Amino acid sequence: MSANPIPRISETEWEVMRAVWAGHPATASEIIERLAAADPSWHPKTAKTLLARLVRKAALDYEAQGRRYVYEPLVTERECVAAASASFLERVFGGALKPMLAHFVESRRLSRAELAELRQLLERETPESNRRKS
Amino acid sequence: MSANPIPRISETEWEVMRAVWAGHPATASEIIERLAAADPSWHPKTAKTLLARLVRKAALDYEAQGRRYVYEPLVTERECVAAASASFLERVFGGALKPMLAHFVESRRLSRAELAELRQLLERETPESNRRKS
DNA sequence: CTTATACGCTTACAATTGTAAGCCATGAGT
DNA sequence: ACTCATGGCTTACAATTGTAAGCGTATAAG
Repeated sequence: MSANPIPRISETEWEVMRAVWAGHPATASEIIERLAAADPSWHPKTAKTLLARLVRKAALDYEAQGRRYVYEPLVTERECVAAASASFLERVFGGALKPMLAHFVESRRLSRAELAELRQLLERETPESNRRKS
Repeated sequence: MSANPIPRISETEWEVMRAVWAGHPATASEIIERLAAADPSWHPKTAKTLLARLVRKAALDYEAQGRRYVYEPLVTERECVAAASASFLERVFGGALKPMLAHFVESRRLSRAELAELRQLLERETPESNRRKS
């Protein structure tokens, strides 16, 4: 599955993919329910069209069970997150990680617990950084 | 300028905007040079079309000096970065800041200096966090 | 003066994207 | 059996997007 090239996924298609990743295999109606739960303006026809397009893009696959399709991702959320993140970083911050992180940290008031966890994360990174030097 | 709604800026348009923000006012040929310096596959015609579209979108404005147009952004980089960042966070991480930050920190080996600066940034955030509690 | 270059506008085209109806077949309920 | 609901495919349309040529005009260079 990791050998698949990551297809380009549009913003609305992301919503559909996230609904599938939230639990799969999943039928169209299950996916539509999840989408509608998050945003009631979703129309089932639209969702089905996007599902079909994502299949054509090789982001999803399905197995027909009777006349019901059961969808399954062909690309992991992790892979797509990585691709989208890299693209976003390059496009909006010219690839500069530090200003991007600073932007997010400053733009939102993080709770003390969140800050503590991030600090922990940064601490965890330091030994690796050292290891690379040796 | 902050009263302007932030137009939707496509990925390629972002490149053009970044070239303008890099120094403005700027003529089309200056912008084209900057774009080509970053990526030689840019075609001047394409750049000019995108400039015209960004003008129509109210992201840019221009002043004609002779037959040369001198472009100026109508929206700040900061505003557009904020809008794109919020949209990205919502789309790819469902609005969850912590996993997003974790993703970026883990996906790239930050230097010790970078880590230290981020830690500093987090320290800087703590007093505000406390202030909110009182 | 002639030719080449530069300038922006108009035009064009294909692909992508978001939206959703129409159609036919199947399944469920009465 | 009939009717209605459900399922996915096909079709449709408009807007957006990336790409760039064509055109007329002005300016610069030889």
